[in-house]
Amino acid sequence: MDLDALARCPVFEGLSSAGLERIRAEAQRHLLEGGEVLFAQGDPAIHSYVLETGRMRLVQLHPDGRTMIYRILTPGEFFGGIAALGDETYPVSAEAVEASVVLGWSRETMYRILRAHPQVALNLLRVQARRIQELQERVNELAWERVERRVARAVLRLARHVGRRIEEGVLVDVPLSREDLANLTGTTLYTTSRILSQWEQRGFVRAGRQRLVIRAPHALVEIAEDLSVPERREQIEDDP
Amino acid sequence: MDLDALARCPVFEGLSSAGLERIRAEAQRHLLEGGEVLFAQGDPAIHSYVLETGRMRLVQLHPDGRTMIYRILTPGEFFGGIAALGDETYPVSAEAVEASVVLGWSRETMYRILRAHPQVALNLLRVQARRIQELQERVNELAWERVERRVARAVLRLARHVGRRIEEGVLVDVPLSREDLANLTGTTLYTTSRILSQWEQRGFVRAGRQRLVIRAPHALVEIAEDLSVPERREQIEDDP
DNA sequence: GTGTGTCTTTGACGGGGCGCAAACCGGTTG
DNA sequence: CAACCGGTTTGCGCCCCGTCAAAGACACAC
Repeated sequence: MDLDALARCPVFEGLSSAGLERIRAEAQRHLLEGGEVLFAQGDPAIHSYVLETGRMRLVQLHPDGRTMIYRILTPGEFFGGIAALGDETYPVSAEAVEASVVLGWSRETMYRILRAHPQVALNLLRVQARRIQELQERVNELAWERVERRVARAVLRLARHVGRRIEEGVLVDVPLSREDLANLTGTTLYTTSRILSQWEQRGFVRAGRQRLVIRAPHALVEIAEDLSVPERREQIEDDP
Repeated sequence: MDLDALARCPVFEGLSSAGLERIRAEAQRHLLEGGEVLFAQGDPAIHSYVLETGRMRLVQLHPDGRTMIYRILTPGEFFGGIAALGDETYPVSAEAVEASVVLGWSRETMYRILRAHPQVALNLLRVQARRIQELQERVNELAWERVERRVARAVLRLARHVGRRIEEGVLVDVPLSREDLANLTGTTLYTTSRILSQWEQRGFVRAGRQRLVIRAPHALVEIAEDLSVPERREQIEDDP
């Protein structure tokens, strides 16, 4: 946790510590308070960032007022660069959910780094590839899966990403309202509230105000994946 | 159309023709018949490809038998490389919808090319960035938009991508069943059939068997974007 | 303590769109 | 010509889940 965020960032993996230091020296450090917006959707995409400390989120606003949460960022994560190296405006907004510190590089600096360290370009390609796969998975979910399963998946992802073990189970260590959960899964706060109530009744989670503890991860996994498979029998009869 | 597919591919933009030729020389050429599968989801991702002639599609299968069509490929498009450079298996399958020719490079060759031509790596980053944005747009649509609008969007994208002007309007120049359209938009063939029938009645399109002609693009745009905006009035009253 | 605002819960209602079934093409094969 | 097969259309019923309304719970300020 106290490790250097830059060194942990997969984008800068494989660099000598000297190279890393040079890159760090070129960065601008920004301090953000909780709720502050680092860049807004539609802004000219000039900077790439790495989150050093804190928690941020990337959100996209839909014309009709809906919001989609794309990623929740933890220290060491690279963001903004996808737009900064490609198109000319950010497709998402980046906001701090708590006091945070980011390192930023201008587009020109970033290009210079990429040319000086081909390894960084390859790393970035790999990181982007991973992100594309995640997005494809999400598209698939949204297209074909029921809400409860999508919510279960989102919660499990959160647990993996920002989960923290406590006596009671795994705490999702980021403030997370019902609406946030809805905006992660493409549903409404009413539906997520209902789902969480139900899960709580069954003892799978403990849900408080902006707070979520997973007590029975296996139960959620069972909802998230299709582990019932009751109608295999017929096929056995059909086969021979 | 008869231009060299490799030269048109954004990934290899900015290379000298000598460099291009060297890259072409390292490629393996594959001939595919319609319906043939070049690689299947889950296969170890070894090769990157550029489509030279024909039409292909990238599809992803969902455990419960549903299918999602991710992209329809036209000559000059790069594919497979995102997985080949990142993770170790393809997340999608690539199948030819008609007789096609592809150029392929092994992972090692591709890495060699990337190192020899840093420009290619930058190009690839840009291409991936674009793809990420497209996927984000799609996630947003699936999360918040009604089926008819999603279908309208998909059709307009197809028109832009593989549209061909004919006397009657714009022909979507790829065999496209109702089910395909459903698998592009996350709905069912029944619903897409109903929507197309309705559009046909209103004179927006002419839909045949695996065939679609757009006669009134503006009408579809009106469905795809929200151009009604009837309740602005209130806000004017509220403002002062 | 009381008040206030935000987040959450729950009920009631309605509709969009999915699922199934069955009929209907239109092109291909024999 | 008839038979067939894959794609398409259409009706019908149902149910998930979005929407609205209202009350409840919790945190914080004063």
